[in-house]
Amino acid sequence: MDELDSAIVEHLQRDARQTNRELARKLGIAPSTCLERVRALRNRGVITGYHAAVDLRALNRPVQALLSVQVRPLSREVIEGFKTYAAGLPEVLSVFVVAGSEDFLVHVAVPDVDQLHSFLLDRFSKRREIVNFRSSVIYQHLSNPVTTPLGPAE
Amino acid sequence: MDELDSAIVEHLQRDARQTNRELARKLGIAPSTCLERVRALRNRGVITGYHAAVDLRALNRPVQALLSVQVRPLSREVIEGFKTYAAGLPEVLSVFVVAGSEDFLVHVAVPDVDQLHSFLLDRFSKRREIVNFRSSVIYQHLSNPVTTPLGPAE
DNA sequence: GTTGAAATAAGGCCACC
DNA sequence: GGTGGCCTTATTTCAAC
Repeated sequence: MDELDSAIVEHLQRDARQTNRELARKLGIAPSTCLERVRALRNRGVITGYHAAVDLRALNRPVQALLSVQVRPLSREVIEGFKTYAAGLPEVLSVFVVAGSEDFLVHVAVPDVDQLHSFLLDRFSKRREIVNFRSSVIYQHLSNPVTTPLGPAE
Repeated sequence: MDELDSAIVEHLQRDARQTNRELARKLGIAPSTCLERVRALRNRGVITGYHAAVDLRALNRPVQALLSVQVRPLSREVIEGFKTYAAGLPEVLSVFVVAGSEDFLVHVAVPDVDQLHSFLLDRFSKRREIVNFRSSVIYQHLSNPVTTPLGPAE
């Protein structure tokens, strides 16, 4: 994981579909070298995949929310069960299992606030393990396009 | 945005680097047709980009946390200012601007808990607009690989 | 909007440095 | 580990349906 690897990872996070030749040109190395590096990064598991990003509004899902969920009892079975259940719902973008006063944070995207309400009533309220939940509408969500390595003493 | 478009978007979310020919073959259409559809989805803004996903452990950032932040006064300037500040920090993966008791949720990834502590002290404690914050370590983070369109009455 | 074929460009392998 | 050349394969354009 040297400087060249970091640069490759950064460029591919910005645009995963640029050609190998273009990437090699930007980095000032031969295309075959570049290809070898990229392949090694993939095999070592540094790059885990290539994904298209989509506009949630175009998919009729402009309303986002974060749902804090508390479950009981705090057993492995209950945690795993709810986690798997939530991650499998089509409205759910991602599930955070967290320490602290809440046990889960569930990021959802739905067509409108009515369907957010319906989602909570139909998918959450009926679950017996949920002892408490709270929903926060998301006004805005900014994602950092690139994730770079951090040193021990940044 | 018909069935074919949805199928293309789903496949490209799973693997953005599959060749156009392969994608066309899976969908049972001609490569040129497929290319035209993909280009249209990109131009219409349905597909916003193609990004490589990276393993945070490989980047020496295995410790993740969600930081709830409350700022005051709740003016446009303060909100915008903190949002831009947080999004620009290298430790930050994404920033949620939320309704409810907290104003922001900041998703960070750092090398270890010591650096999480340092981050809070150096980057947050000194900001005058922050009146309260709370940090929750993330035990696990599951992301739904595909985001599909949702109908008005799912 | 979709297709097939032809031209252009890229990916991938191998011998060499 | 990096490079340059050759062959294979894919992307892209375009005329026709």
